[in-house]
Amino acid sequence: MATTQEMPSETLRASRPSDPVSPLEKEALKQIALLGGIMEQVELNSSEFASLLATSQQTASRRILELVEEGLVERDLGVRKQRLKITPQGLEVLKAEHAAYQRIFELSETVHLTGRVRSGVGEGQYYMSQDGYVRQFRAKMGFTPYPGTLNVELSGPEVNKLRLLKARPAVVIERFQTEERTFGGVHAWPARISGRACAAILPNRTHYTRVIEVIAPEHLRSSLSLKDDDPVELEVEVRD
Amino acid sequence: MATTQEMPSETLRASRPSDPVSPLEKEALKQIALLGGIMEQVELNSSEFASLLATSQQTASRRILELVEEGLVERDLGVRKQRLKITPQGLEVLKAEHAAYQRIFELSETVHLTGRVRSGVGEGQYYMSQDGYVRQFRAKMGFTPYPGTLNVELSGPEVNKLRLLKARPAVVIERFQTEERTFGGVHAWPARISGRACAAILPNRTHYTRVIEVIAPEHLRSSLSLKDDDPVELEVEVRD
DNA sequence: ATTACTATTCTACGAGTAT
DNA sequence: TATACTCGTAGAATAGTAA
Repeated sequence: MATTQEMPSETLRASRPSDPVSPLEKEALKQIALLGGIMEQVELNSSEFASLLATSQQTASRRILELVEEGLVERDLGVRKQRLKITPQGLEVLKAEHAAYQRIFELSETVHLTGRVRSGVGEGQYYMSQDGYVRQFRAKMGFTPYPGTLNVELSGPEVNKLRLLKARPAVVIERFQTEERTFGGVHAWPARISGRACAAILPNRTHYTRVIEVIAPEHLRSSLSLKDDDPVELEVEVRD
Repeated sequence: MATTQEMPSETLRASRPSDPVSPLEKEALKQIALLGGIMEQVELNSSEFASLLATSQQTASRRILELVEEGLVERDLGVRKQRLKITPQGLEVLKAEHAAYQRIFELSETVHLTGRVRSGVGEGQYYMSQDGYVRQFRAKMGFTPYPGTLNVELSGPEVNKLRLLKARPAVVIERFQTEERTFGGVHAWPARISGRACAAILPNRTHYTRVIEVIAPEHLRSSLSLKDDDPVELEVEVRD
């Protein structure tokens, strides 16, 4: 499980670190929720539950036991039908699942990237000291960049999300020349890192990188106390 | 089997038999989608995929094969990493799942009930001919009810959803008296049945019924060509 | 390096049934 | 009626590798 799920700490329960909930259990939880199990108790015998889950009565029964065992569902075992209600922990599982689907069909145009802090070879500072970049960032991104970049290496599959980014319109930072050399253009997207406004940038025509650079009005490493290999989440804003 | 039919029309649903997609496969689809597999191809080797799914490389590989087999994912098997993209059918699966979670968290203020048409003993016509009811419905629901009700028997677990309904504010139709007898009050909620405006009604203090009655400005049985035991979907509007 | 076959392990399903 | 136990077994997951 590489992705760090949203963890709203409103119900700080004494529950264990919420060991992985299997897809089968999520499906079961979802069915209970669809019947109103978040708001009210739901009367549901194991045979009915079985047909909702397309499985046998025995398996449905066992599934309920699992859910109860994991604290995701509370049960009143009446004489006739059992009554089920989703617990706050169960609700968190559902919310996380819902959030995942919200991201997939996101209306709020954000790409969530997770990666780790890497140290570059200090070029970030050199580049972001160039007046040609500084003036463009100030004009187009609305802040004066701290002279340095935070390198974020995307881990494994996360790299795919760069394709989503590149497909969206970016703020174009133009190439420019000094007396010594030429500095290439970059694409930039407004972003947030741990809540701080920043910009995610990629040099033009970089195709196979797994590193994205972050610039900000402040020195992120110190203001966020970041060390190499620290995990970070980057929320990049994209629009059409 | 693998005939991928392009499906340009949104409304023309995938008429494919679409054998049940298991929760495990849905989870896999979801992970691909989170990496951008709806918009773009996603580079994902089976080991990376395995860790996303918290399973082994072999199982991840097999899962991809299943998804391809079922036409939910398209694959380019390159030399290095395979590239995956979710097909229109796969997208439908994800949309359905998303819709389920949307319902759970009631961003749509609608309770969806499914059931079957039942014939009452003709009391519906008797009641809905009473001026005391007719005038109240006209005033409070905005239409003159056809003299008769459509009985919808909720099947099995659907009955639980009535509890959701009862917990929401309803239009209150008051009890009234004639010279012969007293007619009890009912609760009503605006609703739609096969797109037609109607109202779902429940007598006050009915607790253990599995039948909900539907009234409308028209004779639903004929205008919707409904026979006994026909399945119907009822979308009841609820507000706070 | 990949993917995915075959063989093996073992989980989890469902039949039968106790409660 | 229910739920849920034991237990034999099908099929899913993994190990070991081939390609």
